[in-house]
Amino acid sequence: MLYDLLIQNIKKNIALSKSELESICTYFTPKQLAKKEFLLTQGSICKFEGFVLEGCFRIFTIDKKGNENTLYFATKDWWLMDIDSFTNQTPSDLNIQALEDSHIILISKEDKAKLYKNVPSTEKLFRIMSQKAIVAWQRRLIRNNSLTAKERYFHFTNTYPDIVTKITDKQIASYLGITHEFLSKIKKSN
Amino acid sequence: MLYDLLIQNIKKNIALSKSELESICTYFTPKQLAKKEFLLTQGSICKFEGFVLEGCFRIFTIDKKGNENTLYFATKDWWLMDIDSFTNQTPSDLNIQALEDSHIILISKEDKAKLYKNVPSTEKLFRIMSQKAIVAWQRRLIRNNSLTAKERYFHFTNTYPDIVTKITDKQIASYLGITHEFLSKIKKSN
DNA sequence: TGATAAAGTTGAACTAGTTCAATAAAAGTA
DNA sequence: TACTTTTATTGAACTAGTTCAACTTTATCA
Repeated sequence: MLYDLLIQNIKKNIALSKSELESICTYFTPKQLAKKEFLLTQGSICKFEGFVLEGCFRIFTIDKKGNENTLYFATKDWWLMDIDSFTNQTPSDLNIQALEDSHIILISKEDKAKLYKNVPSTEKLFRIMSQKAIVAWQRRLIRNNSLTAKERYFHFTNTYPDIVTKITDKQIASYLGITHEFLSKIKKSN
Repeated sequence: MLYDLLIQNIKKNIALSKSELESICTYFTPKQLAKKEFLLTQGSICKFEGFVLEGCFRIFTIDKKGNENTLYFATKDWWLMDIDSFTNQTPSDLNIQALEDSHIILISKEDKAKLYKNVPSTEKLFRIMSQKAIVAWQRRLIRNNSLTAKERYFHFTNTYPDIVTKITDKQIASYLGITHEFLSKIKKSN
Protein backbone atom coordinates (compact mmCIF):
# COMPACT_ATOMS: atom_id res chain seq x y z
CA MET A 1 0.00 0.00 0.00
CA LEU A 2 0.96 3.60 -0.63
CA TYR A 3 1.57 4.48 2.99
CA ASP A 4 3.34 1.28 4.11
CA LEU A 5 6.76 2.84 3.83
CA LEU A 6 5.70 5.85 5.91
CA ILE A 7 4.28 3.56 8.58
CA GLN A 8 7.48 1.53 8.69
CA ASN A 9 9.49 4.74 8.94
CA ILE A 10 7.40 5.95 11.88
CA LYS A 11 7.67 2.59 13.63
CA LYS A 12 11.45 2.91 13.64
CA ASN A 13 11.04 5.91 15.93
CA ILE A 14 8.00 5.28 18.10
CA ALA A 15 5.36 2.65 18.85
CA LEU A 16 1.92 3.97 17.89
CA SER A 17 -1.49 2.32 17.71
CA LYS A 18 -2.86 1.15 14.40
CA SER A 19 -5.49 3.89 14.46
CA GLU A 20 -2.90 6.57 15.14
CA LEU A 21 -0.78 5.35 12.25
CA GLU A 22 -3.76 5.26 9.91
CA SER A 23 -4.84 8.70 11.02
CA ILE A 24 -1.37 10.14 10.35
CA CYS A 25 -1.42 8.78 6.81
CA THR A 26 -4.63 10.63 5.95
CA TYR A 27 -2.80 13.96 6.29
CA PHE A 28 -0.38 13.16 3.48
CA THR A 29 -1.11 13.51 -0.21
CA PRO A 30 0.88 11.85 -3.00
CA LYS A 31 2.80 13.74 -5.66
CA GLN A 32 4.90 12.69 -8.62
CA LEU A 33 7.88 14.61 -9.92
CA ALA A 34 9.68 14.19 -13.20
CA LYS A 35 13.44 14.00 -13.38
CA LYS A 36 15.05 17.44 -12.96
CA GLU A 37 11.82 18.96 -11.62
CA PHE A 38 12.14 21.22 -8.57
CA LEU A 39 10.04 20.69 -5.46
CA LEU A 40 11.47 23.86 -3.90
CA THR A 41 13.66 26.67 -5.20
CA GLN A 42 15.83 29.12 -3.30
CA GLY A 43 13.83 32.24 -2.41
CA SER A 44 10.41 30.60 -2.36
CA ILE A 45 8.57 29.41 0.71
CA CYS A 46 8.53 25.73 1.68
CA LYS A 47 4.86 24.87 1.94
CA PHE A 48 5.18 21.14 2.59
CA GLU A 49 7.08 18.51 4.41
CA GLY A 50 7.80 15.53 2.17
CA PHE A 51 8.62 11.85 2.46
CA VAL A 52 10.16 9.93 -0.43
CA LEU A 53 8.44 6.74 -1.58
CA GLU A 54 10.44 6.25 -4.75
CA GLY A 55 13.13 8.14 -6.63
CA CYS A 56 15.91 10.46 -5.52
CA PHE A 57 16.31 14.11 -4.61
CA ARG A 58 19.15 16.51 -4.03
CA ILE A 59 18.86 19.28 -1.44
CA PHE A 60 21.37 22.05 -2.15
CA THR A 61 22.21 25.74 -1.95
CA ILE A 62 23.96 28.02 -4.42
CA ASP A 63 26.31 30.46 -2.68
CA LYS A 64 27.38 33.98 -3.71
CA LYS A 65 30.29 32.65 -5.75
CA GLY A 66 27.83 30.49 -7.69
CA ASN A 67 29.04 27.24 -6.18
CA GLU A 68 26.56 24.50 -5.39
CA ASN A 69 26.65 22.99 -1.94
CA THR A 70 24.72 19.77 -1.45
CA LEU A 71 23.24 19.43 2.02
CA TYR A 72 21.98 15.89 1.47
CA PHE A 73 20.47 13.39 -0.92
CA ALA A 74 17.07 11.87 -0.21
CA THR A 75 15.99 8.53 -1.60
CA LYS A 76 13.22 6.15 -0.60
CA ASP A 77 12.46 6.41 3.13
CA TRP A 78 14.01 9.88 3.61
CA TRP A 79 12.32 13.10 4.67
CA LEU A 80 12.45 16.17 2.54
CA MET A 81 12.03 19.82 3.47
CA ASP A 82 13.56 23.11 4.48
CA ILE A 83 12.69 23.02 8.18
CA ASP A 84 13.39 26.71 8.68
CA SER A 85 11.30 27.88 5.73
CA PHE A 86 8.51 25.41 6.50
CA THR A 87 8.33 26.30 10.20
CA ASN A 88 8.52 30.06 9.84
CA GLN A 89 7.13 30.40 6.30
CA THR A 90 10.15 32.47 5.33
CA PRO A 91 11.98 32.37 1.96
CA SER A 92 14.10 29.26 1.64
CA ASP A 93 17.86 29.09 1.08
CA LEU A 94 17.51 25.62 -0.36
CA ASN A 95 16.73 23.96 -3.66
CA ILE A 96 15.15 20.53 -3.76
CA GLN A 97 15.37 18.84 -7.13
CA ALA A 98 14.34 15.38 -8.31
CA LEU A 99 17.30 13.49 -9.78
CA GLU A 100 14.99 10.91 -11.36
CA ASP A 101 11.25 10.42 -11.76
CA SER A 102 10.06 10.34 -8.18
CA HIS A 103 7.08 9.62 -6.01
CA ILE A 104 6.60 11.39 -2.69
CA ILE A 105 3.91 12.18 -0.15
CA LEU A 106 3.43 15.66 1.25
CA ILE A 107 1.90 17.32 4.26
CA SER A 108 1.14 21.04 4.30
CA LYS A 109 1.95 23.42 7.13
CA GLU A 110 -1.73 23.68 8.08
CA ASP A 111 -2.20 19.91 8.06
CA LYS A 112 0.97 19.43 10.08
CA ALA A 113 -0.49 21.74 12.73
CA LYS A 114 -3.73 19.77 12.68
CA LEU A 115 -1.78 16.52 12.93
CA TYR A 116 0.06 17.69 16.05
CA LYS A 117 -3.27 18.73 17.54
CA ASN A 118 -5.33 15.68 16.61
CA VAL A 119 -2.64 13.03 17.09
CA PRO A 120 -0.62 14.35 20.03
CA SER A 121 1.87 11.48 19.97
CA THR A 122 3.22 12.93 16.72
CA GLU A 123 4.90 15.60 18.83
CA LYS A 124 7.03 12.88 20.35
CA LEU A 125 7.54 11.26 16.95
CA PHE A 126 8.90 14.40 15.34
CA ARG A 127 10.90 15.27 18.46
CA ILE A 128 12.65 11.92 18.27
CA MET A 129 13.19 12.24 14.52
CA SER A 130 14.63 15.72 14.98
CA GLN A 131 16.98 14.60 17.72
CA LYS A 132 18.31 11.82 15.51
CA ALA A 133 18.82 14.35 12.75
CA ILE A 134 20.87 16.58 15.06
CA VAL A 135 23.18 13.68 15.87
CA ALA A 136 23.65 12.99 12.16
CA TRP A 137 24.47 16.65 11.39
CA GLN A 138 26.93 16.85 14.26
CA ARG A 139 28.72 13.73 13.06
CA ARG A 140 28.87 15.02 9.51
CA LEU A 141 30.42 18.25 10.75
CA ILE A 142 33.07 16.39 12.74
CA ARG A 143 33.85 14.18 9.75
CA ASN A 144 34.24 17.23 7.53
CA ASN A 145 36.76 18.73 9.92
CA SER A 146 38.71 15.61 10.82
CA LEU A 147 38.81 13.50 7.64
CA THR A 148 40.54 14.15 4.32
CA ALA A 149 38.47 14.47 1.15
CA LYS A 150 39.46 10.92 0.19
CA GLU A 151 38.35 9.52 3.53
CA ARG A 152 35.06 11.41 3.29
CA TYR A 153 34.51 10.07 -0.20
CA PHE A 154 34.93 6.47 0.91
CA HIS A 155 32.79 7.04 3.98
CA PHE A 156 30.03 8.34 1.73
CA THR A 157 30.20 5.54 -0.83
CA ASN A 158 30.34 2.90 1.91
CA THR A 159 27.47 4.44 3.87
CA TYR A 160 25.15 5.14 0.93
CA PRO A 161 25.96 2.64 -1.84
CA ASP A 162 22.39 2.83 -3.12
CA ILE A 163 22.50 6.62 -3.47
CA VAL A 164 25.85 6.51 -5.26
CA THR A 165 24.29 4.66 -8.20
CA LYS A 166 21.72 7.44 -8.72
CA ILE A 167 23.91 10.53 -8.67
CA THR A 168 26.78 12.05 -10.65
CA ASP A 169 30.33 12.55 -9.39
CA LYS A 170 29.79 16.27 -9.67
CA GLN A 171 26.93 15.99 -7.18
CA ILE A 172 29.01 13.83 -4.83
CA ALA A 173 31.78 16.44 -4.95
CA SER A 174 29.35 19.21 -4.00
CA TYR A 175 28.26 17.06 -1.05
CA LEU A 176 31.83 16.40 0.07
CA GLY A 177 32.78 20.06 -0.25
CA ILE A 178 35.40 19.58 -2.97
CA THR A 179 35.64 20.30 -6.70
CA HIS A 180 34.61 17.58 -9.13
CA GLU A 181 38.06 17.73 -10.71
CA PHE A 182 39.63 16.80 -7.41
CA LEU A 183 37.12 13.99 -6.87
CA SER A 184 38.16 12.62 -10.25
CA LYS A 185 41.77 12.60 -9.05
CA ILE A 186 40.81 10.91 -5.78
CA LYS A 187 39.09 8.13 -7.70
CA LYS A 188 42.10 7.65 -9.97
CA SER A 189 44.51 7.49 -7.04
CA ASN A 190 43.04 4.20 -5.87
CA MET B 1 15.60 33.52 40.85
CA LEU B 2 17.61 30.45 39.91
CA TYR B 3 15.24 29.25 37.22
CA ASP B 4 14.37 32.59 35.63
CA LEU B 5 16.83 32.10 32.79
CA LEU B 6 15.42 28.64 32.02
CA ILE B 7 11.89 30.04 31.98
CA GLN B 8 12.91 32.82 29.62
CA ASN B 9 14.64 30.29 27.40
CA ILE B 10 11.50 28.14 27.22
CA LYS B 11 9.31 31.14 26.49
CA LYS B 12 11.37 31.86 23.39
CA ASN B 13 10.13 28.57 21.97
CA ILE B 14 6.62 28.02 23.27
CA ALA B 15 3.91 29.68 25.36
CA LEU B 16 3.26 27.63 28.49
CA SER B 17 1.16 28.27 31.59
CA LYS B 18 2.79 29.50 34.77
CA SER B 19 2.12 26.16 36.46
CA GLU B 20 3.66 24.22 33.60
CA LEU B 21 6.77 26.39 33.71
CA GLU B 22 7.08 26.01 37.46
CA SER B 23 6.57 22.28 37.20
CA ILE B 24 9.32 21.96 34.58
CA CYS B 25 11.78 23.76 36.85
CA THR B 26 11.30 21.25 39.65
CA TYR B 27 12.91 18.54 37.50
CA PHE B 28 16.21 20.38 37.27
CA THR B 29 18.92 20.39 39.93
CA PRO B 30 21.74 22.92 40.14
CA LYS B 31 25.41 22.06 39.85
CA GLN B 32 28.61 24.08 39.98
CA LEU B 33 31.73 23.28 38.02
CA ALA B 34 35.21 24.64 38.51
CA LYS B 35 37.27 25.90 35.61
CA LYS B 36 38.71 23.01 33.57
CA GLU B 37 36.37 20.49 35.19
CA PHE B 38 34.72 17.97 32.86
CA LEU B 39 30.97 17.42 32.85
CA LEU B 40 31.33 14.58 30.36
CA THR B 41 34.29 12.70 28.92
CA GLN B 42 34.57 10.68 25.73
CA GLY B 43 33.66 7.04 26.38
CA SER B 44 31.39 7.65 29.35
CA ILE B 45 27.62 7.82 29.25
CA CYS B 46 25.82 11.16 29.25
CA LYS B 47 23.46 10.92 32.22
CA PHE B 48 22.07 14.45 32.11
CA GLU B 49 20.85 17.22 29.93
CA GLY B 50 22.21 20.58 31.07
CA PHE B 51 21.37 24.25 30.76
CA VAL B 52 23.98 26.93 31.44
CA LEU B 53 23.12 29.67 33.96
CA GLU B 54 26.60 31.14 34.22
CA GLY B 55 30.03 30.38 32.84
CA CYS B 56 31.23 28.77 29.63
CA PHE B 57 31.72 25.27 28.26
CA ARG B 58 33.40 23.68 25.28
CA ILE B 59 31.93 20.59 23.64
CA PHE B 60 34.58 18.77 21.62
CA THR B 61 35.89 15.46 20.30
CA ILE B 62 39.41 14.14 19.96
CA ASP B 63 39.92 12.20 16.73
CA LYS B 64 42.27 9.30 15.94
CA LYS B 65 45.05 11.68 14.93
CA GLY B 66 44.77 13.34 18.35
CA ASN B 67 43.27 16.53 16.98
CA GLU B 68 40.60 18.34 18.92
CA ASN B 69 37.43 19.29 17.11
CA THR B 70 35.14 21.75 18.85
CA LEU B 71 31.47 21.14 18.12
CA TYR B 72 30.28 24.24 19.95
CA PHE B 73 30.72 26.56 22.89
CA ALA B 74 27.95 26.95 25.45
CA THR B 75 27.58 30.04 27.61
CA LYS B 76 24.66 31.40 29.60
CA ASP B 77 21.32 30.36 28.05
CA TRP B 78 22.72 27.44 26.03
CA TRP B 79 21.86 23.75 26.32
CA LEU B 80 24.52 21.21 26.98
CA MET B 81 24.55 17.48 26.26
CA ASP B 82 25.44 14.62 23.97
CA ILE B 83 21.97 13.91 22.58
CA ASP B 84 22.95 10.52 21.20
CA SER B 85 24.57 9.28 24.40
CA PHE B 86 21.81 10.74 26.56
CA THR B 87 18.97 9.30 24.48
CA ASN B 88 20.42 5.83 23.98
CA GLN B 89 22.63 5.66 27.08
CA THR B 90 25.57 4.67 24.90
CA PRO B 91 29.21 5.76 25.36
CA SER B 92 29.71 9.34 24.28
CA ASP B 93 32.08 10.62 21.59
CA LEU B 94 32.10 14.05 23.19
CA ASN B 95 33.91 15.89 25.95
CA ILE B 96 32.21 18.72 27.80
CA GLN B 97 34.58 20.91 29.77
CA ALA B 98 34.03 24.08 31.79
CA LEU B 99 36.23 26.91 30.51
CA GLU B 100 35.58 28.95 33.65
CA ASP B 101 33.83 28.45 36.97
CA SER B 102 30.30 27.66 35.89
CA HIS B 103 26.80 27.21 37.17
CA ILE B 104 24.35 24.90 35.40
CA ILE B 105 21.13 23.03 36.03
CA LEU B 106 20.71 19.39 35.09
CA ILE B 107 17.93 16.94 34.37
CA SER B 108 18.55 13.19 34.43
CA LYS B 109 17.33 10.73 31.80
CA GLU B 110 14.71 9.33 34.19
CA ASP B 111 13.44 12.78 35.13
CA LYS B 112 13.33 13.81 31.49
CA ALA B 113 11.08 10.82 30.80
CA LYS B 114 8.88 11.81 33.74
CA LEU B 115 8.80 15.39 32.49
CA TYR B 116 7.57 14.33 29.06
CA LYS B 117 4.91 12.21 30.73
CA ASN B 118 3.75 14.69 33.38
CA VAL B 119 4.02 17.86 31.32
CA PRO B 120 3.08 16.72 27.80
CA SER B 121 3.63 20.15 26.25
CA THR B 122 7.36 19.63 26.81
CA GLU B 123 7.26 17.23 23.86
CA LYS B 124 6.41 20.20 21.67
CA LEU B 125 8.98 22.38 23.44
CA PHE B 126 11.85 20.00 22.80
CA ARG B 127 10.61 19.27 19.28
CA ILE B 128 10.76 22.96 18.46
CA MET B 129 14.15 23.36 20.13
CA SER B 130 15.49 20.38 18.19
CA GLN B 131 14.21 21.70 14.89
CA LYS B 132 15.91 25.03 15.49
CA ALA B 133 19.11 23.16 16.29
CA ILE B 134 18.92 21.27 12.97
CA VAL B 135 18.67 24.55 11.09
CA ALA B 136 21.73 25.87 12.92
CA TRP B 137 23.78 22.74 12.17
CA GLN B 138 22.80 22.81 8.51
CA ARG B 139 23.84 26.44 8.21
CA ARG B 140 27.15 25.77 9.92
CA LEU B 141 27.84 22.95 7.50
CA ILE B 142 27.10 25.16 4.50
CA ARG B 143 29.32 27.91 5.90
CA ASN B 144 32.15 25.44 6.41
CA ASN B 145 31.94 24.36 2.78
CA SER B 146 31.38 27.73 1.16
CA LEU B 147 33.41 30.23 3.20
CA THR B 148 37.18 30.58 3.60
CA ALA B 149 38.77 30.17 7.03
CA LYS B 150 39.07 33.94 7.29
CA GLU B 151 35.39 34.48 6.49
CA ARG B 152 34.39 31.82 9.00
CA TYR B 153 36.56 33.46 11.65
CA PHE B 154 34.89 36.83 11.18
CA HIS B 155 31.44 35.26 11.07
CA PHE B 156 32.18 33.59 14.39
CA THR B 157 33.56 36.66 16.13
CA ASN B 158 30.69 38.81 14.84
CA THR B 159 28.03 36.29 15.80
CA TYR B 160 29.39 35.40 19.26
CA PRO B 161 31.35 38.42 20.54
CA ASP B 162 30.57 37.43 24.15
CA ILE B 163 31.96 33.93 23.71
CA VAL B 164 35.13 35.21 22.04
CA THR B 165 36.16 36.98 25.25
CA LYS B 166 36.03 33.72 27.21
CA ILE B 167 37.98 31.37 24.97
CA THR B 168 41.48 31.00 23.56
CA ASP B 169 42.45 31.32 19.90
CA LYS B 170 43.44 27.68 19.96
CA GLN B 171 39.87 26.79 20.87
CA ILE B 172 38.46 29.06 18.18
CA ALA B 173 40.73 27.37 15.64
CA SER B 174 39.46 23.93 16.65
CA TYR B 175 35.91 25.23 16.17
CA LEU B 176 36.68 26.68 12.74
CA GLY B 177 38.45 23.51 11.61
CA ILE B 178 41.89 25.08 11.12
CA THR B 179 45.23 25.03 12.95
CA HIS B 180 45.90 27.68 15.58
CA GLU B 181 49.01 28.73 13.65
CA PHE B 182 46.90 29.55 10.64
CA LEU B 183 44.39 31.44 12.77
CA SER B 184 47.27 33.53 14.07
CA LYS B 185 48.19 34.36 10.47
CA ILE B 186 44.58 35.21 9.61
CA LYS B 187 44.46 37.69 12.49
CA LYS B 188 47.72 39.30 11.43
CA SER B 189 46.58 39.66 7.83
CA ASN B 190 43.98 42.22 8.81
C1' DT C 1 57.33 36.07 43.73
C1' DG C 2 59.47 33.10 40.54
C1' DA C 3 59.03 28.87 37.94
C1' DT C 4 56.57 26.24 34.75
C1' DA C 5 53.30 25.32 31.59
C1' DA C 6 50.29 26.77 28.07
C1' DA C 7 49.00 29.90 24.41
C1' DG C 8 50.29 32.79 20.71
C1' DT C 9 53.52 34.35 16.84
C1' DT C 10 56.45 33.86 13.02
C1' DG C 11 58.91 31.83 9.06
C1' DA C 12 60.16 28.24 5.82
C1' DA C 13 58.98 24.15 3.56
C1' DC C 14 55.31 21.50 2.32
C1' DT C 15 50.69 19.39 0.68
C1' DA C 16 45.80 18.96 -0.02
C1' DG C 17 42.83 20.83 -2.75
C1' DT C 18 41.67 24.67 -6.47
C1' DT C 19 41.58 26.80 -10.90
C1' DC C 20 41.71 26.87 -15.62
C1' DA C 21 41.85 24.93 -19.97
C1' DA C 22 41.74 21.26 -23.16
C1' DT C 23 39.93 16.77 -24.34
C1' DA C 24 37.15 12.57 -23.96
C1' DA C 25 33.10 10.20 -22.76
C1' DA C 26 28.38 9.88 -21.79
C1' DA C 27 23.67 11.34 -21.77
C1' DG C 28 19.80 13.88 -23.70
C1' DT C 29 17.33 15.38 -27.73
C1' DA C 30 15.54 15.80 -32.18
C1' DT D 1 21.24 8.67 -36.46
C1' DA D 2 23.69 12.83 -35.73
C1' DC D 3 23.89 16.96 -32.78
C1' DT D 4 24.22 19.24 -28.52
C1' DT D 5 24.82 19.52 -23.82
C1' DT D 6 26.52 17.84 -19.69
C1' DT D 7 29.76 15.12 -17.14
C1' DA D 8 34.26 13.19 -16.39
C1' DT D 9 39.35 13.13 -16.99
C1' DT D 10 43.84 14.98 -17.07
C1' DG D 11 47.76 18.17 -16.57
C1' DA D 12 50.04 22.39 -15.20
C1' DA D 13 50.14 26.29 -12.37
C1' DC D 14 48.53 27.97 -8.28
C1' DT D 15 46.84 28.94 -3.31
C1' DA D 16 44.74 28.10 1.14
C1' DG D 17 45.89 25.92 4.83
C1' DT D 18 49.38 22.50 7.34
C1' DT D 19 53.51 21.10 9.62
C1' DC D 20 57.40 21.74 12.23
C1' DA D 21 60.45 24.27 14.87
C1' DA D 22 62.03 28.24 17.32
C1' DC D 23 60.73 32.00 20.00
C1' DT D 24 57.77 35.29 22.76
C1' DT D 25 54.03 36.30 25.59
C1' DT D 26 50.61 35.24 28.83
C1' DA D 27 48.52 32.41 32.41
C1' DT D 28 48.87 29.35 36.44
C1' DC D 29 49.98 28.15 40.77
C1' DA D 30 53.09 26.59 44.59
